[in-house]
Amino acid sequence: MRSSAAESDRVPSRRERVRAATIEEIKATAMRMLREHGADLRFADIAREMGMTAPALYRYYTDRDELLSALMADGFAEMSAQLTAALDAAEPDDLAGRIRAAAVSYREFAQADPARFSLLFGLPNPGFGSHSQHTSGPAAGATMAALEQSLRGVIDQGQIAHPLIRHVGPGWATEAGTAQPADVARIPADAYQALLHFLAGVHGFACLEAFDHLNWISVQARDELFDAQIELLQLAMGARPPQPAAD
Amino acid sequence: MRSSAAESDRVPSRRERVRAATIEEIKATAMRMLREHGADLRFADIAREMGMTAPALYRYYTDRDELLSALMADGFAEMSAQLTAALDAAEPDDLAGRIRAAAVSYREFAQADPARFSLLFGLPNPGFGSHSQHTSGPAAGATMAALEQSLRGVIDQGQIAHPLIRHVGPGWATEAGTAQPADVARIPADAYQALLHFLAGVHGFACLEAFDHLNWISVQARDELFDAQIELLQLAMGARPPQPAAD
DNA sequence: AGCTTTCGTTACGAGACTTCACATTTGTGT
DNA sequence: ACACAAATGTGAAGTCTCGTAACGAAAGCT
Repeated sequence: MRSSAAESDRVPSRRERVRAATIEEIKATAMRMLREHGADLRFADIAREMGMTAPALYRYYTDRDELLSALMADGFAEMSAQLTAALDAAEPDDLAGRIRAAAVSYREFAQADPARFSLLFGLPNPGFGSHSQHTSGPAAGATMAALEQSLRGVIDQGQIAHPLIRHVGPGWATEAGTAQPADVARIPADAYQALLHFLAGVHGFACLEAFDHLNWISVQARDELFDAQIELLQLAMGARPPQPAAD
Repeated sequence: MRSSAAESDRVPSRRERVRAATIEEIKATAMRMLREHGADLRFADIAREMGMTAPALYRYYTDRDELLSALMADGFAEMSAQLTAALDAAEPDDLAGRIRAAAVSYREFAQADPARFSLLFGLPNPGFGSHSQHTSGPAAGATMAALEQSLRGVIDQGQIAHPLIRHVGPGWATEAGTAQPADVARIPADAYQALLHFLAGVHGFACLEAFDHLNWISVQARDELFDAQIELLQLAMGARPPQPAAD
């Protein structure tokens, strides 16, 4: 039975399992260090925290950058999963509700772990080539893909076809048709545009809040402000009828 | 004549001038290093680049964090100055135009120097207490103050009194009255809210773009998208009449 | 000139990264 | 059960950086 593993490595083969567990522990410890001690992740600290010596870590990651890459990949995966889960829990036909769910989930992800959020969406480190790999691929890609796939239902229904602002120039039409990240299946230009307005609005709020630039606003007021921000984005994406100017 | 300097240190006293020049050179070099080599600013590199030895820098900054603090302070000052200048060049009564000017200036600042932008608005470094000092004060403060002061004219005219979304809860009203950063003079709650929606929208776009998360969109399309983003924010702030749903 | 302050250098110790050789554990085949 | 091989961890070593300290040189002041 067990010998069937020799054929193709389907069965994780005990040794691989413990190795995988170690890798998980390394990543978890590294993330904790990242949260506590900031961006200057010390390889020696991770080892010490795990009751090991520093050189042992090189059996698992040849480079510090490689570890960071792994953390980024995990982060993007988890964020995208979280977004997808939040959207799956919402009504498929309720565009406004789905927008809210996505926005809330995005914000929560950033709030829950600013260090990881920064790792994913912060400044790409020059000389750290892996970032651009991730930004072009998993980063905005995974996020956009999660958003797009989760909103696909309403997109296909044409609910999102009329964003509030449609005065985009000629470059956008061709752009929307051609240069979308690979993960994002082709969607109508208007919906594509609306998605990006949404992303900008949510991302901006999430960044400001997670990086402590709104700390002078009370939690309650911040929540209310975010609610208003969501309504604004719902409006921008055409999920609500433009309300009459309440005067 | 010159002895009058002894009274109060009005005259910069040659020695102070050359010291100030050195400090400027240090900061300029540090920023260059920050741009080229990423966030891990090496003290030795700065010195070497300036034809000095590392310990000499400790005559000017007792700590690496102190140097970073100085860079942050400068960055905020320059950003706020840039915003103010852009807004001074716009028509005082043209709210939409002023919003556009502010947005464009904000975006340009981020684009022109992502490293500095990240320094100002990135993740606050734990164990680097100066950040919170700056974020509570100069950071969002300076930016908000520049925005607010520059928009004050139109605010006072009541042009900004009716943002698109006004469904904020009870916490906001009290918040807006009390907890504004010290730099921001008291403004109507609605205008305050509109300002923050604006900030979130522009900041989000600027972050995404500056940190390379929109690199899969062509420059032209990005410009057009940003134009649309501006229009959206103008709408959100009540600078345009809600256009009829163009169907 | 002579003194004081400032500036910069060399010398130094602590700590981190990374490589290397060596020991130890672990799983496997006989 | 024994032995072999691979994987894993350790200690030592070299290079790097930070930050301190002691020392020398230059500039300005009286």
